[in-house]
Amino acid sequence: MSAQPIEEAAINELVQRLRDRGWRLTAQRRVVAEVLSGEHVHLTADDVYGRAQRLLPEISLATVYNTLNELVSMGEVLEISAGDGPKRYDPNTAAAHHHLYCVECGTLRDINPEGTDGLALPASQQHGFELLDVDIVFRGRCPDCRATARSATA
Amino acid sequence: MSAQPIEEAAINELVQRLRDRGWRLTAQRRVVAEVLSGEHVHLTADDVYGRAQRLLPEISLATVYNTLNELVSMGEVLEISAGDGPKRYDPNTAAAHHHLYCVECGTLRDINPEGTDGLALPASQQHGFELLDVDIVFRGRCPDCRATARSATA
DNA sequence: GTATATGCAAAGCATTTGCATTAAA
DNA sequence: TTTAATGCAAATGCTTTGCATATAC
Repeated sequence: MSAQPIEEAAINELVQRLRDRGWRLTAQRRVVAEVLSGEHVHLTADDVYGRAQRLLPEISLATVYNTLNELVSMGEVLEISAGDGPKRYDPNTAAAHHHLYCVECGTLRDINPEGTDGLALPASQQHGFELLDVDIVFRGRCPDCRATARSATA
Repeated sequence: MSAQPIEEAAINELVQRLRDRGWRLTAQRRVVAEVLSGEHVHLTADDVYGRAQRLLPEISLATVYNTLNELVSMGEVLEISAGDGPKRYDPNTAAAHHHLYCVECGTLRDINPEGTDGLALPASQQHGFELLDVDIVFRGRCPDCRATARSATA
């Protein structure tokens, strides 16, 4: 079994980009970047902490938060706060996409922007705002939670 | 000057509806309902507390939170958590609408669903979810924050 | 009279911050 | 060597909760 060369390349690319912007490459930051890579990833800070600890036991939660905030303000990671519960971090900044959120368990899924890309705020409703982006969150109940509800009722 | 009869009628209607559902009408609950009525209202729990205190000085923040949560679970008030900061409470549940959010100061504005009502998630992307609703939040900077940024830079 | 809501203060959770120590450049 | 990142623990902000008292019904 070989390592995952594609993933690794993506991480190195990201790390290089950040390095070019004057980022100091520490073991902690590399590990956070590693954990947060891939598609359809929507981890909470605590999730990231847990996975990062497996790779680097001495990493601290504060550092995870600091690093996540840096990645967010550098535009490398998206911060999503849908409904209650902790924020989730989404590394998929390249492809515009929206989310499907389970109101029961908080799970998030990416969805393609199909059919939503024509969506724009009419000038008459901009109220003088400088528009930056649109968040579209479809809310519902995921298959797991539907199944649980069904068996609980039975 | 007379009182606002329209507002008052709306509150009484709401209160009656809740009473019918077995709600005990206390001074505190009435005051929260009063404070939260009207259009384009997006108060935080603390805002509600402040205004409620003016009408009923002995009300407590805990009661405000309890009452807000009850109103939300009864479907009389919408809970909006856009971005950082505290949740906001929106009594406008009758007319479907979306929001314009200032990423700088957290201000929210209602916008009509014009042009967004055709928005639906294609079946191919529902991933087995039972869909409940869609939240659309346009993010940007409000006129006030744009002005502040301009004068700070100048 | 009885069940339920209130107020208070304490606890909870997610997140941030201050500061001495450590490590990248 | 210098400057910045780390870890820890304490602090913060928002929200919830437990329990004795007060109140609507």
